[in-house]
Amino acid sequence: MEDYRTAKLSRRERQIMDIIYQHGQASVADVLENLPDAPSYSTVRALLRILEEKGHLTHQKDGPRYIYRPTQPRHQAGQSALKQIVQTFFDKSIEKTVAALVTDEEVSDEELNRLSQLIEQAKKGGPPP
Amino acid sequence: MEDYRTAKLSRRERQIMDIIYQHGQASVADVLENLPDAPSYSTVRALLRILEEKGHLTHQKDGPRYIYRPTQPRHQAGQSALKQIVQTFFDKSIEKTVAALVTDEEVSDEELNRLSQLIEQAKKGGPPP
DNA sequence: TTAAATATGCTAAAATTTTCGCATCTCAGT
DNA sequence: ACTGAGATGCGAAAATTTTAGCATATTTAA
Repeated sequence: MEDYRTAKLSRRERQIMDIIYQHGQASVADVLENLPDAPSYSTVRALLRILEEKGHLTHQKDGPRYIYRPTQPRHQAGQSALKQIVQTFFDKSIEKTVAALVTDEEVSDEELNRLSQLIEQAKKGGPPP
Repeated sequence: MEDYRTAKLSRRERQIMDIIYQHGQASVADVLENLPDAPSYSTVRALLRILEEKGHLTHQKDGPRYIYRPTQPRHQAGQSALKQIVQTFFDKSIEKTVAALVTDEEVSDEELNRLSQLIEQAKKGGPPP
């Protein structure tokens, strides 16, 4: 499926998808709590319904309430979203992107070490002859 | 300024901002060419006008036509956008994010080396006693 | 088992977004 | 200077998004 951030989603719809991806899943109340300039309960339900109709969400019953989950797996959606950012702001360069990641944020030494390991692993696993 | 992807921008407005950030600057025609499901010339101009009113863009004359640029610097907008993705899809973990970057894409050995260097540099420059 | 609390289903109005057309201005070449 | 090509300014209709209210169902606690 297409990246939902590129897809034809409205502002509210996207906000809701973000919340649900961040939490993994969410009830109406969860969404409401996290939505900026939160509208009414009814409104959130309407949006969730629409997102479900469009195929971006599914729900299942959890006791008395509905729990919504994304249809597209989180890691996959993350890949797409990341790719888009890399393309838009970092000239499609992974290097520039990583540079931005380790520059701006306060990254601990420990974390930097883990990153080194990560790169090393990629080197080994990466280019097959 | 707030991340324009979080800000109250409509779908079209965001698409246009993305295009302009990707290109650094753009004329109406440039935007039109890159806009998915491109509407009319008039429409694009209207959107650009709105984005300028909202303070996200400025324009300057370049011969007969207007050239639009973002008011927020690219690197800054990139940081914000990236941060949002990290938060939404990668549990705020830079490590997980980098993992996604080097995993999915086909990253050359050369690039991986440059990434290693990058990390090393961050180690040195990072935590001052 | 009844009642209060909490959910959902559905419908429709309000607000915003998206779109385009027409009038006017500017540039380039003749 | 004149004219055709191509840009902009403005305003307003069409379409979509956003919102909320009312009716109904379900759950939980007394």
